[in-house]
Amino acid sequence: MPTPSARWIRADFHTDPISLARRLIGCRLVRLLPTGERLSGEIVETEAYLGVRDRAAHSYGGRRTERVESMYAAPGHSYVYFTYGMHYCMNVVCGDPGEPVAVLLRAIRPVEGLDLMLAARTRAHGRTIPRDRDLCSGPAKLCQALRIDRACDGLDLASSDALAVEWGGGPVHPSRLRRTARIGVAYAGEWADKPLRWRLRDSEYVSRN
DNA sequence: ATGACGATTTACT
DNA sequence: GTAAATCGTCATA
Repeated sequence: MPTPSARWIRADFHTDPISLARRLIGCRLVRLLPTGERLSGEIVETEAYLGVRDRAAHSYGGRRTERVESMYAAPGHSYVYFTYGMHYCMNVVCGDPGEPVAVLLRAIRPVEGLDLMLAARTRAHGRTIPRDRDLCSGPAKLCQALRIDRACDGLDLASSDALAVEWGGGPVHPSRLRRTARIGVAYAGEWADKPLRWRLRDSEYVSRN
């Protein structure tokens, strides 16, 4: 396995979403701000979205609108969407080129730039965030903390100046992972219960349970 | 043009 | 535990 600081290249993203969801746990999500500041965290929770057959996926049934266009980009691109009128969430596109499958990043353990993350989260909703574990423990929280919005949609994680994935300490041993159903997809019928969410078993930095 | 709905978070009973 | 916040997106007309 490459050294911890090594950046993922295109080929590393060229895999199915289930494999990628597992492989990303323990790796590092890196955000470089326009000011040059570096923010990062260890990925501790992910969800796989299986594309046209997955009723919970935005690309279900082959839907291809302006919003989800990035899901059809080559593996390694970002798919950042806006939801609930106020939140952004970030995915890592994978699969074969043009196949609209992706992995949602649901939580990270803050590693670099905690002060800036706290400032960004506090600014986003008035009240201050008392604990480090509340900084990035959710898909929209981590986007807030890392200042990820629609301007970060469609970036190539293998070459972007703004977003990258590094190897960090992961991938972790399967015994350190817990697999559960995905969160917030009750509308997806039988797909709502499929175990497509992974989290670091003993991490305090996951979104819930 | 319009109405319904979120891959969420937070506060409050 | 329940509910509000808040608006881009999408399907329907």
